[in-house]
Amino acid sequence: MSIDPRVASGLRDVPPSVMIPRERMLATFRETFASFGFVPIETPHIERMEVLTGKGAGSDEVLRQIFEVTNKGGEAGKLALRFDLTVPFARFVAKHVNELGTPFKRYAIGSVFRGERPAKGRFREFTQCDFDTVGTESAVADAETAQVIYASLTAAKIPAFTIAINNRKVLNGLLETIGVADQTARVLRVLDKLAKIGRDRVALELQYAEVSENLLDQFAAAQRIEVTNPQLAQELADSVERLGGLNESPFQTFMSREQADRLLDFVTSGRGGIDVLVPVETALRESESAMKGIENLRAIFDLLISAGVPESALKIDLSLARGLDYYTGVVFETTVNGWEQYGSISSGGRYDNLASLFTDRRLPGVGASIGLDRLLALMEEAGLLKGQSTTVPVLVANFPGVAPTVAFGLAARLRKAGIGAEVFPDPIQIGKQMGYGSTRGHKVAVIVGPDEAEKELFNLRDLATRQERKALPWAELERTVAEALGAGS
RNA sequence: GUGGCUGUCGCCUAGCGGUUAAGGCACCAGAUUGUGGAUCUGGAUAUCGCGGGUUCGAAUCCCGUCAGCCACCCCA
Repeated sequence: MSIDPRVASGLRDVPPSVMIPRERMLATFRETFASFGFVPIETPHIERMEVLTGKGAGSDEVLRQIFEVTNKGGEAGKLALRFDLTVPFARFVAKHVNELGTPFKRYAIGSVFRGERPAKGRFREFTQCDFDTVGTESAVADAETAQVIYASLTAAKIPAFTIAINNRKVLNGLLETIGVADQTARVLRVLDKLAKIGRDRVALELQYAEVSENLLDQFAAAQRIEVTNPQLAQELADSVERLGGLNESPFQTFMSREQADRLLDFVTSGRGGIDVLVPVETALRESESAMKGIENLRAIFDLLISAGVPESALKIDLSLARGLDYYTGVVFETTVNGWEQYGSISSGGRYDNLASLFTDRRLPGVGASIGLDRLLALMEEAGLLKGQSTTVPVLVANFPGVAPTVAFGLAARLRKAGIGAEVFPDPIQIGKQMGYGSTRGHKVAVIVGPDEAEKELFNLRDLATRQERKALPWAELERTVAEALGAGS
């Protein structure tokens, strides 16, 4: 009885057709990060539990998603797999900041693990590509973060994408002005869903407490709240029918309809180019926090434009809030145009104090993370990954009746000249060998039959066009092949 | 973690209570013993995700379980 070869939920194997573009993309990111002066570091996949959960005070969500690891005979609950690269980085910085000095810019690429329910583009093990700058509050570092996102995705040949930018301080100022500053965290969480669930729904959730979906539906129907979205209206009606009636409302009011509307008006009008900040600035003139935020956003835009980042790739989005609590300044979120439902492929922001759990030293920072696996899943679905399953452009045929030393020697010469080459291992029918190369994506085949071998000649076959140049001299092998590859690409 | 939908050869799909589970793509062999992706002919591949139940009889109905997807939650 053989063992079932399947993998556990949310985990997957990566075949060469994905792994090859993935490695290429990874190399591109590394190169880009390094070109901005970010240096690589690595931390363990396994951390002590208290590091990840923040002295047992970790959020319920983190505790729910964390993978505990325990060795046989070891004590349970002491170790866990990292669920992001930021917390280990904070620990790293706290431990090494004195040797490293500030500002310190590092990048880290590696697997992280979350016990989430998998869905499209969501996995339980995925690779994050993080880069952060700690020890400075400069808008230069803020802008550079967005610039690196832009440069990385562009270098990786991602089609049109948009980096949405906001500043938490603007939102905080807005909330103060409206008079709901005491509920910042909750409001931001609800606001973050605007793009996904629409204005009607967000208005409801802003007004009323965190109740179950069904109760919220019931309530909306009972209040005959005007619903402009027909799909939402249908959903609400269905829920009430499903529940067979309405119960007494257990809702707690958080803000008035007027407050919610005002908030949403602001946020929805605050989307677009840098110009959307003008009316916002007027309206929030009283708020010192908002003014700081706006100033920061303007500085970032100026810097990005001066660096040649096109305005079309950037947008201000005051509804962008992010779920995580630790961002305190600018926040970024990047989506591929037309693939917004896939969620963010890169996000990040500024935090006042990264390592406060681990050291008394105050370390402000800014950084972002690119979600490699989600990006690749998206590109695969969009048909943007070339069906290539080889890492070399040249296949050297192993001709029946010719000593294998010939093919072996020629391939070695090609490699020495910097041209990747592979020898077919078995002297089988030459047609089969061509098929192997063709389906795997080799560009050309070098073929030496008995006649050619005798005269030290070779044939060069283009596997895509099936054109073959015959009787070329071995002496010019490297040059001929290099030319053929250069012309083909 | 909650609710819902789905699960049939390697891939996509038909069958939706009744004799050998059908087709396409891919794969293998031959037509074609110095040249592949076309065409033709033939072939192999499925205990219908897994386990249990109902029934004379289950891919088909029910329960459980695993996995995927969707909506929450959260997020890359």
